[in-house]
Amino acid sequence: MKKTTYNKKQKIEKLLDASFELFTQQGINKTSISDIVEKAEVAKGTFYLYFKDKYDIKNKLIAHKTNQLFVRAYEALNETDIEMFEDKIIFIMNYVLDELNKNKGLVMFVHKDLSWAVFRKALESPIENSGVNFKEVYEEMLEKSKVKYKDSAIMLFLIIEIVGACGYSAIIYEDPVPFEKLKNHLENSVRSIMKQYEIKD
Amino acid sequence: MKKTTYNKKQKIEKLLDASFELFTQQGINKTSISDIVEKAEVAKGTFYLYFKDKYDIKNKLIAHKTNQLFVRAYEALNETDIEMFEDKIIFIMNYVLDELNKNKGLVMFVHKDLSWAVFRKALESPIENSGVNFKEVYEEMLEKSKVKYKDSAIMLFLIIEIVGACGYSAIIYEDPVPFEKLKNHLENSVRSIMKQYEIKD
Amino acid sequence: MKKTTYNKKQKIEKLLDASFELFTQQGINKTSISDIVEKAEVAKGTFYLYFKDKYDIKNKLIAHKTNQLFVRAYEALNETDIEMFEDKIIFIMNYVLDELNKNKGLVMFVHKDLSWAVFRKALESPIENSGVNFKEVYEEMLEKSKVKYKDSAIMLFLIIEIVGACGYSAIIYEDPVPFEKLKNHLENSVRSIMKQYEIKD
Amino acid sequence: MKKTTYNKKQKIEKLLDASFELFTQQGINKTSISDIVEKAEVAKGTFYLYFKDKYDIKNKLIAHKTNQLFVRAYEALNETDIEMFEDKIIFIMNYVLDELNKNKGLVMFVHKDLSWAVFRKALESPIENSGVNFKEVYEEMLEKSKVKYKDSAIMLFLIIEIVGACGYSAIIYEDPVPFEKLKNHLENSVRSIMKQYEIKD
DNA sequence: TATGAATGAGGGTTCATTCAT
DNA sequence: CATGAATGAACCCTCATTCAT
Repeated sequence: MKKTTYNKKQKIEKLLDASFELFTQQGINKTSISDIVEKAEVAKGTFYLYFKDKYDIKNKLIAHKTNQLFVRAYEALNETDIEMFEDKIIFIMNYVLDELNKNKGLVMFVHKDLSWAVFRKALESPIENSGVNFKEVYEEMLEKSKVKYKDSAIMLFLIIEIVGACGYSAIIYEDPVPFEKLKNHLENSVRSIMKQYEIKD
Repeated sequence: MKKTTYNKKQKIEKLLDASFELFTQQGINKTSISDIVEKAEVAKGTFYLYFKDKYDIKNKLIAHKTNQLFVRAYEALNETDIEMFEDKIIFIMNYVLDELNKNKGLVMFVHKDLSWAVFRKALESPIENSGVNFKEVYEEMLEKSKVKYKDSAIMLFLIIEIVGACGYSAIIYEDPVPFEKLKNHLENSVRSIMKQYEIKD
Repeated sequence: MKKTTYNKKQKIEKLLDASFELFTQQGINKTSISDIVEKAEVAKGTFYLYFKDKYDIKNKLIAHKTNQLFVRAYEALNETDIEMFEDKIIFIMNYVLDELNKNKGLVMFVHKDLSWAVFRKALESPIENSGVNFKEVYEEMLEKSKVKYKDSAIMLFLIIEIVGACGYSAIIYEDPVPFEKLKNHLENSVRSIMKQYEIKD
Repeated sequence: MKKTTYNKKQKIEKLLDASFELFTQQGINKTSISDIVEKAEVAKGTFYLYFKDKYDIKNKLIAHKTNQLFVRAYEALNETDIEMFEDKIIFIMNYVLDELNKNKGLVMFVHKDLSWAVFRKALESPIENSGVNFKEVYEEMLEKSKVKYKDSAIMLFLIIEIVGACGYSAIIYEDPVPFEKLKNHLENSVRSIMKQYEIKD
């Protein structure tokens, strides 16, 4: 790789890292572009070379971070010998919740974007340095499953929303239920939701 | 009531109304205090007599509007002869969803505050010109119910989160499922969640 | 007048004065709003209380300054006992040219606006603290004149353009003819132009 | 010609063309060097190899374009059999006005540089790929003329200024007189100005 | 010669907040 | 209580210019 190209990539990386840190620490509203470039140690103009504005870099980060999270969850899943589709979903749910719980900044950041609307795009965008994205992974898991499900997209949506929304509350506020207890409640609720979508022959 | 006190109340009212309209129309980030006082037709300084800042007035509005919404739902419920607790919850859910669907600005506004954390405070605060609040109403309904529920607070939390989060997505984006269809899915999911919390003797 | 109103007027006045000085000294392109408010000794925000941008204040200054100039010329004319319309025009022309020659900054400033397009608006706008504007004055002079003119508006246009354009060149560059000599040439040319528009009965 | 030299010429040409197009389309103030190099498809640094700044390229363009215009007018004149000096001047005037009217961008661009000061330099600079310039052409025409003129430089100055200034107003604003009508008025005025400078023996 | 990534000063503009009236 | 003119810090963003390649 040419040296200039390398430098360029490095600047972008630095900007992404600095933004992420600031967004998770102090929120996007209170983070100015001046803050970002100062932390990234690049000139102000450089920011505008690669990003349109604060929200542009935010979206890129969201896509990046969420996809990364799900891929890591999927990789961890592959290390296990879980076979049932329902159990796989619960595993992923717990993995993601644990990761978020370890990194509260990340929770604050993806917060209300850990919801379907923005999320979907992230999930459908190809994961860096790999040919897959979570959507495909999900569909592949469905195919392999012995138990079949109707309206599987809506089912996923319901799961993501309830897990995302409740997870946020428990992780950030420990209210109305502490994190570890929430996981049990969510597991039961998610299983009961999934049950409804099973196709019985 | 003294005339000055009356005037004072009127100014506050005007500020609240103007804020609400602007917040729902253009979002809180893009609404300035100048915008608010201009629309409310009061002087800039007057704003600071009654509110600390934009976020202060926002919180007061959230509490006000959400409580109002649930009280209206409850009043509507009383006009019916629904007896079962589960059916009552579904009724309220549908009522609230319909109201939000009619007023998308309101959805945008309460958006991610239609979640437990902020919401709880709203629900516990007494409703203007009435002695009740939604929390009490909920507990009263529980007491009257023949079917008993364990962990009823957590159950309510799960319901509110899933309804709030999914409702938002369906109302604003019609994605991944249009509003009317979502209601069926949610009804089934909520019922199945509630089933788990039933105490069987 | 209330004290606040007085203060307000004073700030506007200061901004106008500072702008004029800077525009004439260093040109409008090289004058920033920062420069203006610094010279006017007001806060930056104050500028935006009264003007939209640099060009807004420029237009207001042009209208103000040009009208002022013509009114002074007209007042000077009234001190004389010149009777003929043609002689009056020449008098005004010479008066304006002399004034511009005394104040080269003003010439630079009104420069390319000392032309019909922008000028017309200035001439038609009422002069501060007086009921008249130059357009009316011109028409009144025409009416009183024994000699009548056809296409008098176009005639005025031709005169203003030739005087403005040539005056600029002579005053700023002394080229191709020094100022005092130019006046003779212009006088002859203007008279010959006017002759063509005389209505002979 | 060496290949590098050829490339160089081509880059300069491209920069000039791009600048001209942008200046006439959106004005010089709103045109940035980034715009120019992007349109010219050369690198930013390349601009600075050949031009000092925006105003440098502007001046070169003005000289180029105006001279070109007058040369084309002169060439057209030579296609006719007009003999009288006065008629020749009127012919050139009309030719230039028509050209400008066809290309309003050009009018905006040369605008107030279609006046003596800047213009003179353009007229005196040799026309590319030809040994002549307009100044020489004018003097040659004078010599051949039967009618002789005093102060011929000043006379030319007056003509250029009145035609340039009035032409601008009529072409851009159609005010106070539409283009075609203006030409008649200008013709009469220019002829009457010229009459004064005739030397009668 | 030619490049174009990087710079950072400085432009315009907004707006929460104050305070004399 | 109520006002609204004034503030000025802080924002976003542009762009002429440089310089290592």
